[in-house]
Amino acid sequence: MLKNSRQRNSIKMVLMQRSDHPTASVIYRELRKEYPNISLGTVYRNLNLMCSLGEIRKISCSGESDRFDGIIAPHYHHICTKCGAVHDVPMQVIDSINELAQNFTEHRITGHQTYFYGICKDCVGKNRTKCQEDIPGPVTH
Amino acid sequence: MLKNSRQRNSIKMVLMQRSDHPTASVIYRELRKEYPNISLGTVYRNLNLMCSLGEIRKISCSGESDRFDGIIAPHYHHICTKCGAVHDVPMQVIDSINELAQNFTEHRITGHQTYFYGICKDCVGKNRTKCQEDIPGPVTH
DNA sequence: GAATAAAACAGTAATTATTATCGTTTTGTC
DNA sequence: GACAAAACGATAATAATTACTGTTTTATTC
Repeated sequence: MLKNSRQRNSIKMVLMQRSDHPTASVIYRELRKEYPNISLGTVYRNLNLMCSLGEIRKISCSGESDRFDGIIAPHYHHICTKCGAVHDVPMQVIDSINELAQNFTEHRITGHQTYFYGICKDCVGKNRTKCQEDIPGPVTH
Repeated sequence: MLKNSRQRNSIKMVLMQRSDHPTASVIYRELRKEYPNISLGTVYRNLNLMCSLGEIRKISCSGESDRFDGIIAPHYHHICTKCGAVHDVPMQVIDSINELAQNFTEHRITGHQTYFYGICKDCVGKNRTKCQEDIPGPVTH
C-alpha cells in the first residue's frame, strides 16, 4: 500500500517546476534546501517508484547519469553535443514510424524514442562548456 | 601518433563479426580466448579510441552498460523491453525529420537517433528472460 | 638488425552512479 | 492513542567505467 510522503511530493514538485530534465543528484541538491537531511537514496527510491507508477519518466540517453522528466506524454528531446543539456522539442510525435518500422523487423515494436543531437542555443557561438549545474558531459553519437 | 596494436585489431574484428552490439565486458570475455591476459581497461581504452576516430559507435541507450556497434552508417535499433537485446532495424533512415524538427526548436539539430522498443522475437511467447550472454536488463521507457 | 622514443599494454586502484540494507521515523487505519 | 506498513536517513555494497603505473610493443632511425 502506497503511503504519502512529504519527500516524494517535493521531488515531484521539483520535477514539474523544472524543464531541464534534472539528474537525481541535481534534484537531491535542490531538495537539501527544504530537507537538509534528505538522503540521496530517498531521491533515487522515489524517482524509481514514480517511474514504475508511470508518473514520471527516466531518460537514459544523455551520456552519463540518468535524467528524469515530469512530462509523461511522449515527446522529443534535443541533447546538446557540447554540454549534454536535454531540452524538449515541442513537435508532434510521429507515431506512424512504428508501423513503418514494423515492416522491416521481426521484433515487436510498441513504441519509439527519438533524440535529436546538435549544439543547444546556449552553447552556440559561446566557448562555454557548461549550460547548467550538472553536466553529464558531451554526447558522442 | 597512432600505433598499430594486435589487441585493437582483434576488438574491431569481434565487433565486425557480431551483430548483437556487445558490451565492453562481452567483448572482453570473447577476447580472453585469444589473449588470456588482456585487460578490461584495454578493451575500454580501444573502444573509446575507435569511437573518437569514428571507426565504431557507442550505444548508450539500452538501459545499463554501454554497447558498441561496428556499423557506423546511421541506422535504427530495436531494444527489447524484456531482455534488453539490441537489434538492427534495416529501414532507411528518415533524415528529413531533422529539418522538420528544426522548425520547432532554437537548438541546432545536426542528427538524430531513434530507438524502437518492444519485445524481441526471441522473447515473444517464451518465458525466458535472457536472449544473450550479457543482459543489460529490461528497459523502462 | 640493434637503439630509441612513443604508444599501448596488463594489472590494479580510484571514481561515479546506482542499488541494497537496516535500524528508526512517519503515515494511515482502527 | 495503538498498531502495522511504508518510508526515511545513513551507510555499505555493487557495477560500470576511468585513471594510474611500471612493463612490453610498435615504428623509426641508424
